[in-house]
Amino acid sequence: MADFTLHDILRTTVVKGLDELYQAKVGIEYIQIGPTRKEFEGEQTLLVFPLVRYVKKNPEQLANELGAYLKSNLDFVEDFNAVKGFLNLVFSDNYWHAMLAWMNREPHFGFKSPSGKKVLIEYSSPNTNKPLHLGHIRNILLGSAMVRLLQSQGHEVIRTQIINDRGIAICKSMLAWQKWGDGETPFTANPPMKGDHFVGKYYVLFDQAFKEEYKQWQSSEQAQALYKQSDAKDSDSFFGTYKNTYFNNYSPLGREATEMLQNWEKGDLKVRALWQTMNGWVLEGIEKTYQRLGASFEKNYYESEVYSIGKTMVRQGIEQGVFYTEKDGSVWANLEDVGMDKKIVLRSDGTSVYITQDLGTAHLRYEDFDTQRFVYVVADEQEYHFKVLFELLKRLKAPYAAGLHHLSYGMVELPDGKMKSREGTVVDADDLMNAVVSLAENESKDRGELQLLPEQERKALYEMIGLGALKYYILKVNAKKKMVFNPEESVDLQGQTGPYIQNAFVRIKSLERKDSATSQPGNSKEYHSIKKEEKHLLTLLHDYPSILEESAVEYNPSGLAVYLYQLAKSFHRFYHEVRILSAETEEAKSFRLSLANRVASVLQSGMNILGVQMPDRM
RNA sequence: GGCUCCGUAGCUCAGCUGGAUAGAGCAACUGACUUCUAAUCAGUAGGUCGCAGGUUCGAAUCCUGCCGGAGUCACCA
Repeated sequence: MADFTLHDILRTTVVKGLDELYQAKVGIEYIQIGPTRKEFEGEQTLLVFPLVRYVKKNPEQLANELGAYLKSNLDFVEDFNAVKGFLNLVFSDNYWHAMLAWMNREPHFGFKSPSGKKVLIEYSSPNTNKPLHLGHIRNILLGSAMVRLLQSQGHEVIRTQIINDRGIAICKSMLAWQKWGDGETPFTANPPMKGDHFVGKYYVLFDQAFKEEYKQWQSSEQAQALYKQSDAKDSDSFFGTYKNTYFNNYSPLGREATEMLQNWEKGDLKVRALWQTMNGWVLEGIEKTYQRLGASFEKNYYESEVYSIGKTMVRQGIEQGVFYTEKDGSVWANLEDVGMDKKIVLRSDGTSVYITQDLGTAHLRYEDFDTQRFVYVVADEQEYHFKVLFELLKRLKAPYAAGLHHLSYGMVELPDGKMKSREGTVVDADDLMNAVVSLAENESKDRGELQLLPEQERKALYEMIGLGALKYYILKVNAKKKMVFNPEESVDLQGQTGPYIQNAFVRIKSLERKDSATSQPGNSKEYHSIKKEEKHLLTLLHDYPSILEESAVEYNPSGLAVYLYQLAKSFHRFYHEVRILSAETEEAKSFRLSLANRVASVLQSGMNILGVQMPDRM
């Protein structure tokens, strides 16, 4: 038993047993083994039902005979019991000692050696006209957790983001700043602001001014005439949907913003200079938010640099017959044969659309990093877009076409519905983080021990606890499902939360601090009355490598998050059930400390993958 | 309307490659701190797993239909 591929050993032995006992050739894939339910005695359970059709016996009889075979052929199977078609196996103490020793030997338990594979991941993808919000937080936490999960599987991971730094939105902020900013900067503002919030303020100012302008226009003769010509039910529904048309065709503010965008496209020096400055402010602010969330990137792609690429690919695609040209000059792909619609890839004026840009960026990344595998962390509202994108890349015979994956996550909603910037219900990322950290601080006030720490350490601790709560709250939900974000629950520190898991770790660290002062350790292998709680912990620890693998393969950090909670919960119970430092014997104490140390190590390793830091005390 | 996803306890979520009596947390109620950190633990209560069929020894899990919700189907990004 060099490594603990427990299930493999059991399954091959069952296959051998079926052959020896009954001359039945059964494929190993039919052997099902899982953890034993806690009501029954045993650690692992073999399901006998699927086997009865190969061996003409009733399930219970077969279970008993297989149990006897396993007991005499595997030294670690100490006993068994059969209930209906369930064969419960009891393992010997030697087994548990060997398992603990094995885990102690592994320096990077759960992590795989280098795979030689490269994966590129894109996440976050902010706009430069306003600060990050709750939706970005989910994206960033998922993305950065996936980075570390993929690394745990031995892959080299390249972290990228595409920064949406051009377009009408940033022009709105720029225009508002020009009109009403009076030369103010994030640093001269009173009080000074983070750059992203500063620019966001002007975006909001623009929107307010535009709304006001639109409202006044609605009572004009021109507006009323347009309304009467339409077949809208009432003026509210008409003007509700007419806003964009108004912006493009009638609004003075809209015209100014559009002109600014055109000047930007032409490369007007003054516009470009302002754009550089304001983008710089935003990106500096966003960078601070990233640091707090534990995200970083080694390569940024700027939309302003890539928005027009992809055209070459389209031209080649036309030659390959992937795309066709319409009479007006626009270029399309017809995907109707695979159940999708026709998709435009070049406008009639020859300019790129969103998907053309993505075609180009994919190719650019391939050239930059020579990687075959791309992961896009983008909300599920863009599922169709990525289906189309991947289909197009496949048709263009991109060498990386088979390695594309859209990590599609559900939108974040608030208990009373969606976040709408128009209604001011957007939850700002920085505000949210500040709120959870100050709540952690309040909750910590009563804890006398912490008040003795230097102020700086206390602050760091509140940060770990508050952000730990927030990050875990978001990551414990299955990525692909939409989630309801309840601000009150997100700052809970009890129950299935980040701090609960941190607390298990803290307890272990405290034990270790207290122990280091005392006697030399007993021989843990001489401990011979291993308890149910201890076996449960060992079984959970044993699962860690496969949990990491599964979470990585399924692009689902919540699998890991839920597992870590179970491990912490199991430890808390163990902690209450048995004495550790004052154990019955030195052997028991040594065993338990060693076990606790493994638990701490896995908790820390797993939580770090989720981007949560673990404090030594709390 | 087409396609995709979702529907599990009052709320938020696990479980879904079919397996034993469907699990947690929050909220409610009861109990455990002179004890290794009570940000903890033990317990009570709470369920037609949206509905109806089907496949199977066995279905929350697979298939079909229906009901309810979300997303998407732009010369927006």
